Amino acid sequence: MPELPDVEIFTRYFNKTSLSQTITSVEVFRTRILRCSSFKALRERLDGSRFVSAERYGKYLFARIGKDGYLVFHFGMTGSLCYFRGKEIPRSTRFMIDFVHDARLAFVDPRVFGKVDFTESVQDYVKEKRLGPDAMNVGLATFKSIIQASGRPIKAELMDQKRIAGIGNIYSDEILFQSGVAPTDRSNKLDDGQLADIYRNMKKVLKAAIAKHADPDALPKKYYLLPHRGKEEECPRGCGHIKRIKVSGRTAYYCPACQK
DNA sequence: TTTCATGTTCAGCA
DNA sequence: GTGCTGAACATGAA
Repeated sequence: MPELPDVEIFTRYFNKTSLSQTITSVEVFRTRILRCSSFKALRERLDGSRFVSAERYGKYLFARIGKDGYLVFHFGMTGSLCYFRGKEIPRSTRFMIDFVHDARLAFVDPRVFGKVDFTESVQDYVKEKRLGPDAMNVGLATFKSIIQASGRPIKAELMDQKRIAGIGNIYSDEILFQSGVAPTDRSNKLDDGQLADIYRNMKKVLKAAIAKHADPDALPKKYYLLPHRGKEEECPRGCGHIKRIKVSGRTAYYCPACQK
């Protein structure tokens, strides 16, 4: 799941459920997901403190701890959050925060590719990870100059977090489908009109996905590729069948007829 | 049983 | 430095 729209939903969920409650303890069930060096230090930061807000950058969620620093979540391939009360801990919980009044926030991640980290500053963290501008905030001129600077396939470029942050395999397919651009097209060969189309559709697709609670299958089947992705079905535009290829190591779905 | 998967990172190579 | 490929990570679904 976790591309920009999913993480946006998690962030809203976090803000709705997990702010302003005193943290009573922190548990790690799989140390592999901890990226920061010291769990002890992290626990000391969290214990007795509260979250005051959460924000998203790319595929990362930053939860502000009191006045001091952020707990950072990256959801890997299968990460999610689950706020609940009581003793029944969700299956595949890897990290958990206990609040007062029996409330808990579980970081659930079957495949354990997710990460939990700590940082003093979102800006520094973004810099350290060398993330590009967030896909929902980047301006057209910046977007164009980033994409034009590379000769890689446009799909690889869109998915590269160091160029534009937030887009993954699923949504890059949809953005390119909406734009009528083949995933293998070289970034620096795209003309201004195509770049503007991709930019506009990037915003449109991400916004639509967020509105649908980051459920790709909930997007209208008539206009979107994603509900048909994974099955070699007819293109929703009726111009042929959807094809599956590899682009820079990832499976790409596209319609050869309408994505030139 | 085998294959594949929404992500990241790194080694090896041209 | 660029950019590609494949592997590794760990688990579950088809």
